[in-house]
Amino acid sequence: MKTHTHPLLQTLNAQQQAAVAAPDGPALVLAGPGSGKTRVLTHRIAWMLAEMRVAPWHVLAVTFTNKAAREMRARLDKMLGDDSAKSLTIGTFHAACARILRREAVAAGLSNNYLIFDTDDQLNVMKQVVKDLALDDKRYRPKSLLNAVSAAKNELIPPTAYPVQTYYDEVVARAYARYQDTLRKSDGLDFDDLLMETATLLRRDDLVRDKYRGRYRHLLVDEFQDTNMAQYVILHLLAQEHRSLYVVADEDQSIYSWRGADYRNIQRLREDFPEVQQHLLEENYRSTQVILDGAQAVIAQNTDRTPKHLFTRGRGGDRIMLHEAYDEREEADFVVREIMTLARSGYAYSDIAVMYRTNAQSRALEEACVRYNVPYRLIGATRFYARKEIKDVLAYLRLAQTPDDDVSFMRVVNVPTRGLGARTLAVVAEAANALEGSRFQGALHLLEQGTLASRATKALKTFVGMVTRWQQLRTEVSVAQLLDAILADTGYEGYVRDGSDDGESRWENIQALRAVVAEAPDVTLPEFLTDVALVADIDELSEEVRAVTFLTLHSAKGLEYPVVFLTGLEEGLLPHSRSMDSAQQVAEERRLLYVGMTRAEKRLYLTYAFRRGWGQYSSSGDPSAPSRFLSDLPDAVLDRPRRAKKRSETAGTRSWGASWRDSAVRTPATSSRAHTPAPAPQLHYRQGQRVRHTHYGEGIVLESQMDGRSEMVTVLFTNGIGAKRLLASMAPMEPISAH
DNA sequence: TGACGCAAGTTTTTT
DNA sequence: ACTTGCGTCA
Repeated sequence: MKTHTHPLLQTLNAQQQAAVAAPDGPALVLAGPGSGKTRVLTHRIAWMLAEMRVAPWHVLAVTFTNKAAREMRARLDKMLGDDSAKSLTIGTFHAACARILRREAVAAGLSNNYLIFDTDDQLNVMKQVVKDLALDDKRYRPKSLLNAVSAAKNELIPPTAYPVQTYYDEVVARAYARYQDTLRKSDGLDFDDLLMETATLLRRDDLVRDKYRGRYRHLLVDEFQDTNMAQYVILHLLAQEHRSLYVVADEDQSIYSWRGADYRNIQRLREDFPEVQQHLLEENYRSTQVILDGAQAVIAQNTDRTPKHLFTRGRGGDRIMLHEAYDEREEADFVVREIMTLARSGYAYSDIAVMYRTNAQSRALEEACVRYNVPYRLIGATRFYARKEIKDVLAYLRLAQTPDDDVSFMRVVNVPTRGLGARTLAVVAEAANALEGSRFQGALHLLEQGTLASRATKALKTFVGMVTRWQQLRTEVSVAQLLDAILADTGYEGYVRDGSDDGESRWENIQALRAVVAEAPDVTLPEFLTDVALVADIDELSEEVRAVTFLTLHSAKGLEYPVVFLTGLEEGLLPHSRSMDSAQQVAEERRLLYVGMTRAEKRLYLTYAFRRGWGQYSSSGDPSAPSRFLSDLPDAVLDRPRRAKKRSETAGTRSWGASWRDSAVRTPATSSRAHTPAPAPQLHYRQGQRVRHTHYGEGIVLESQMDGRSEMVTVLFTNGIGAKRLLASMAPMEPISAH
């Protein structure tokens, strides 16, 4: 039997084989967590090339992140052995659409050098719109207007068709129209536009549609449950003829409905492609039986899902550790101490991940890591391309390409300060409005007229002159050289490097950007700007770090770790208080927990705190109840070290919620003292004290304790250096505050 | 133009 | 509680 198995299928289980070797035509692969869906996807592509005689350039595979795309391409590269992987189109929806629009700019009614506006730019545009329309920015907050606009775009609703039921809708419709206008005047598209414009183009233009149907005859989609309406329409339009649409989905991992993802697309697919072949992947290769049982127990409570029978060969396993902490500090303490124990027993720090619902929760964990000297890395904190200095430099580059980009113009027209204050800029804006043109055009006009005050004229001339020069330069030199010219012209280096360490690190960031540019000497400016906009992070792939990973439940999707800690399992946090209004939202919160639990391979910890310092943004005292989801976990999979195992009442939130009050042993005071021993009198430094170090600058003492006969002090330096453990008697450091 | 003080907003995130 | 953004004042 086995001897007849095709080499490509040999390492796969029966369900995977069936999915990989499925006949041509629409296919829906419903894959549980850890069931090898990425493997199936890559093997399917290899299968199509080898067995179905599909040419690689007819294949389009879409993923949701660049990282996923990169990984898929790398795997295929290895698997195929030749360079046919190079001819495959693998990328995010947005990247694929950006390429199509660039190529079909004329048909789409766009410029082929359009800029992509990120969230930050969008907000700037919308703020301007609110001002232009003289709206009250309290009642109509730019952010919520943008949400409405984004939702409309996801549903392919143009401004003219925006449904108006209430007065608020009416305002949204006006803001939407104006926003779109403003955006296009700057030759910009936002992320949603990339999808919407592509969908409408394919829908409207038969020629273009046929062209891409012919080009991308075989479509594959990862994380299909996260597609939105616009994405579905694109797929539908492209796949209608050849009907080779292969999608992988897991309804139970749908956690992005708040940004337009619609898992009902699975149902739509079944309706639009009634001949669709369905495959299940139910064998889990990741987790132990216990972890899988726990996760299943949680997700089973959701209705409106296809029940799956997930199983694993890994029998048994350690029970899921449940820990009730007194507060967030003690929770973090528990987690980090446990991590140290695990590290001593042979786990690498990189085997361990700590997950939470909100980013704010990372703080206590970081502090604990610093206290115990445990290395960690934080995922998704500040993104490289969102940094001020990077956005500034990118704004110059954008102006070199598109001087009419008002957002970039306003961003850097007076950076570094060159005497162009609010007054002058108001005149420029006025001139632009009169011309019905951009700020840049307005500025040009003013300079021609010579009506400005001489000081303002001089400053404006300098700026306009620079931009004009760059505009010329960009056609002659590489992006790297252009960047150098910009930095020299603006004196940006002197502006950022103000002598502070913060300034140094900002300059380093610019150097990093410079390095990225220099690495690809053939990339043109429009290409570079597109890449930058579509890539979240410069060092997305700094993996293999010897550190514990901290990340939100959302960013954990698709990852796996031998050990996982899920923290803050409390009512109000998970489910989040902002998601408790509707059953649908609570169901999504439950899926979030499910995603988190199923990231774990060997050991899973669930923790919650009796009270959380910043409670409901208000007073620091309200006790929090354990998450309702915890009561769905059967006792058989749980290990509760701090609590008696017997529970007479039926399992439920209530009975656990009272535990701290029941025992009444630990008052807040005793508890916190237990973790911060009163400093012994001979210590030179105290927790919370501000200090100045001759090399590292200013910082704050996180901990100071006697280690043998010497005082070890842990200081968190404020200027990006991070935490250091220092020997008090040796360090060139002084207290600068008394307490 | 820069520093300071007050108010308001705090889920999740890719592209 | 805490950050962040905006407006005012010097």
